[in-house]
Amino acid sequence: MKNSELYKGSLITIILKLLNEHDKMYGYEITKRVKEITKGELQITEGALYPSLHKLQAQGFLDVEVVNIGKRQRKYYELTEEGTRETIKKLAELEHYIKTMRALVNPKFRMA
Amino acid sequence: MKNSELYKGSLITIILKLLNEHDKMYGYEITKRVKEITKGELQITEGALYPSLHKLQAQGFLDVEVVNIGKRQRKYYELTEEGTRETIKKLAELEHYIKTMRALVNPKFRMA
DNA sequence: AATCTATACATAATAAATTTATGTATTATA
DNA sequence: TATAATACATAAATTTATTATGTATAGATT
Repeated sequence: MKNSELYKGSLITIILKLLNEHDKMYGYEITKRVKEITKGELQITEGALYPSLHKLQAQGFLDVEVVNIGKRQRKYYELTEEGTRETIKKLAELEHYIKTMRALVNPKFRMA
Repeated sequence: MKNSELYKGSLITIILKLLNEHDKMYGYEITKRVKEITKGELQITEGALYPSLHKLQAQGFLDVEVVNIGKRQRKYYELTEEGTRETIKKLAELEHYIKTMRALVNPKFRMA
């Protein structure tokens, strides 16, 4: 928590990239992984995560596999081919966003 | 137009930084300047800009001076002292955001 | 002269993303 | 046996921005 508003709009990119790296992950795992990688800086809330996963699935970017761990269930998400293409697109957008913001914020930095 | 969702949450930072650099600007000027600096990449809409300026003013970060140009009016905005402190804070948040996103997106990059 | 574009402000309705709150249930730990 | 962690989920409220609309002046084009 205490995430700056800048993270708004970044969640989809984060989810896609993690799935691109790890092949298969379940929701709760994603929140833990993000917290760990960012040293606690970024906490993904469940209220944001689950709807996003459902949306990505509905868009055809993710496939789901439900696995039972004892009596509890996990939903493993995995990128589809289209999801991989979307990931690449989102990562390019992130790089572009950073470049644009640098141009705006650092006067010495000019857009190509 | 066609701004990626990543820009959501960045508008306040952009406005503050431009005012920090230029001392005094009016709304329409800000939209033009942003479009110019980003080579047309980022178009700030009036529906987003004006409410944001009003909010920053209400928060005590901006002072306004109304100037008549012929029969038309301009509202020049200027950072208050508190606004300058807020700008510094927002710029630090941006740097931190970029670092965090790099850590998430580039596995070779680790958080300090 | 008439029309279009740019300048300059503004707000209202809608949409989208996220936070906060709440709910259910299992499993591990103190 | 109580608490924390795991694991899913949704609903209400909030925030931010988009799209649409409105008013009006000034400059440029036909």
